[in-house]
Amino acid sequence: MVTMDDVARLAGVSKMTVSNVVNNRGGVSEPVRRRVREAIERSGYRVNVSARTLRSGRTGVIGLAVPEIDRPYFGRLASHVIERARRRGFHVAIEQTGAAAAGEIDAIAHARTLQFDGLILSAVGLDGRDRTPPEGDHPIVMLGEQDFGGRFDHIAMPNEEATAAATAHLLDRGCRAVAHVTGRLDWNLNMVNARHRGHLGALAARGVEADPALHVGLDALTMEAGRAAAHRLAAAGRPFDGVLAVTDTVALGVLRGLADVGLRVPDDVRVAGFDDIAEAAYLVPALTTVAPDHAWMAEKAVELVTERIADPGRPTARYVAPYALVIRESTR
Amino acid sequence: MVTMDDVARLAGVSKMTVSNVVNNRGGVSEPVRRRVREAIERSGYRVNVSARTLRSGRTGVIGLAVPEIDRPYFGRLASHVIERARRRGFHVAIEQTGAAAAGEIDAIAHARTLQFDGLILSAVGLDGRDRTPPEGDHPIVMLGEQDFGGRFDHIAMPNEEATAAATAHLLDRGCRAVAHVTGRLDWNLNMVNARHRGHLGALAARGVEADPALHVGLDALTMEAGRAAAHRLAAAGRPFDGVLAVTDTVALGVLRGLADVGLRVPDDVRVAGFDDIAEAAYLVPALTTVAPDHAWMAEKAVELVTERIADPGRPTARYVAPYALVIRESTR
DNA sequence: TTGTATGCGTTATCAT
DNA sequence: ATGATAACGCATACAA
Repeated sequence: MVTMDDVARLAGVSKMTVSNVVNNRGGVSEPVRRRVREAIERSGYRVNVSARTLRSGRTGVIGLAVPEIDRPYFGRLASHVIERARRRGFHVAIEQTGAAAAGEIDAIAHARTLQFDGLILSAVGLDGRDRTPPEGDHPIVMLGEQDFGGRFDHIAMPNEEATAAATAHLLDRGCRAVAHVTGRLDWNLNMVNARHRGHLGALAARGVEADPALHVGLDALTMEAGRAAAHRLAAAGRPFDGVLAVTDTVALGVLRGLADVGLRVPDDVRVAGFDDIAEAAYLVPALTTVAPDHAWMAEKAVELVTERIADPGRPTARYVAPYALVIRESTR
Repeated sequence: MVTMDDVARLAGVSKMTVSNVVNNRGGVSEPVRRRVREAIERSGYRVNVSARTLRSGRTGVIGLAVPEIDRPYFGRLASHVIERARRRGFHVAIEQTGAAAAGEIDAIAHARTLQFDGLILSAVGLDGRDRTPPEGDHPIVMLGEQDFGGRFDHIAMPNEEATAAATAHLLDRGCRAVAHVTGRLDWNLNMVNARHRGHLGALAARGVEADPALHVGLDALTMEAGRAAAHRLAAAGRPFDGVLAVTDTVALGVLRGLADVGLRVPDDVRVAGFDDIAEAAYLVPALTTVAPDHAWMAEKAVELVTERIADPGRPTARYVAPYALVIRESTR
């Protein structure tokens, strides 16, 4: 392995000068700088990141912990985070938490062990109440769903407001009986509860009574569960003419399930989702959905985490992501 | 920061004994071991990975370079690789290459700079001909598409064979004019070429003449391009009753595009794809597709890279992933 | 079984 | 502007 010492010898300078050149620091004359650059080139020298980290205490790595990287929503988010972090000179290491509090606690521990400079945690298991994150001084930015009562920097989703907008839109389109296909409320998952509140609020605002029979609490927020929910709704016999799905992934399953039982969208039933995954625009019918600004969220998360790395004592900040309701065929 | 020295002082032993306990080495009496464990617990000590790495020369990190993490196919692959690597005690750092040779060369350089113990590279830009990977002794496993003539460990896709099977299936279903919606052949992208060969081969085997007008070379393998291709095919006036799409993502766009122009699937046109992305089974109509065994590929890739890390001199290996043709509604 | 000395490659500090 | 020296925290080799 080629070290700074080798380069220094080759260039006829001290290794400190090599270090200064490598890190683009001042105090090196132009001819010497050029000589060192040449020596680096010739020798094929590369900095040893471990040694640098050991000395400086910084790894230049930000952790990104998501439930599962192969869900479209998180893949998109990760892609943006990687890109934004790169612009600021940080590398991103991805952790999968498996959508469980235990996995999220692991991710936090991991972030310390592997000396990530900071961690962006898309938490769905931990919260500010019964399952709280472990104490620690590591820079953590919470992303998305849960609420932590100001203990962390937090980029929140406009869950309640945006869901209300989606439900209001369904009512505008003439729906009278809107089913809500979502997670089970007893999960105490903030995202599920907040979106449900938004749904109920929109109904109440129009004087529509919520029918408990049209509330479907899924065991998992998957395509398969969405499909089964549609089957169940159809089998129950209670008439419905709209479905609000808690995520696009669930909505995709619902669309499929409605097709299974011969219900046409939007003619018989209108459907809306949440997330605006890339596929939403290409489904048949194309899916109406809430589109949070993913790029904005990623940018803000990286900004917050880098700021906290630079100044750990900063007061925590909280932002709510902007969103748009994208109206497509499924609610025409 | 708590170091081994602190723990040693707390437990009343030397730091070497602490090191032995931390690394589960023998030669430590049970009482001492317990005392050290307690001291670690109380002090909140964590090993400093950089220091360990600096000594041992191993980071315990495998790089995974993919074109874009937010494509369903690569998200799924990454998820598997992360899981398999974890089982072997490795951490995975994800790089995005942007589907370009330059990005792939960067990823290789990055892997050296960041001292990944090995790299799994899902190459689409580099190949064994005009754009070759830079020389270097770093353990690299090539995954997927390109062909490198035995210079690297390689997990290949059954591109030609599986595509031939898909085309044969379309013919079996009664298709007489099967369009191939794929990338441009002048990309010289092995994946595109191999799949096209497979398609032509299957036609030839049945004595069907290939109609050049039914070959659509896209500028990008995206949903939007697939949609546009369907529009173009319909507008061209040349009758067709089958579409073989080079990937499921393109197929998704084709399905959408056919719907746009009022063609029904499978009644008017049958459609098949390649990859078996998670959404394929839930589309309306559900998509017939080639399903390579992703878990197997991930497992094999991690196995190969860890073996090469352990024994850099090993001869290179090449495997072809198993696959299945999953028949769904789009070709019923 | 336990302890001591040394070096991994880099950067901060201080000196020249 | 450049160089010498001392850490950073850990693990190897060897001594006790």
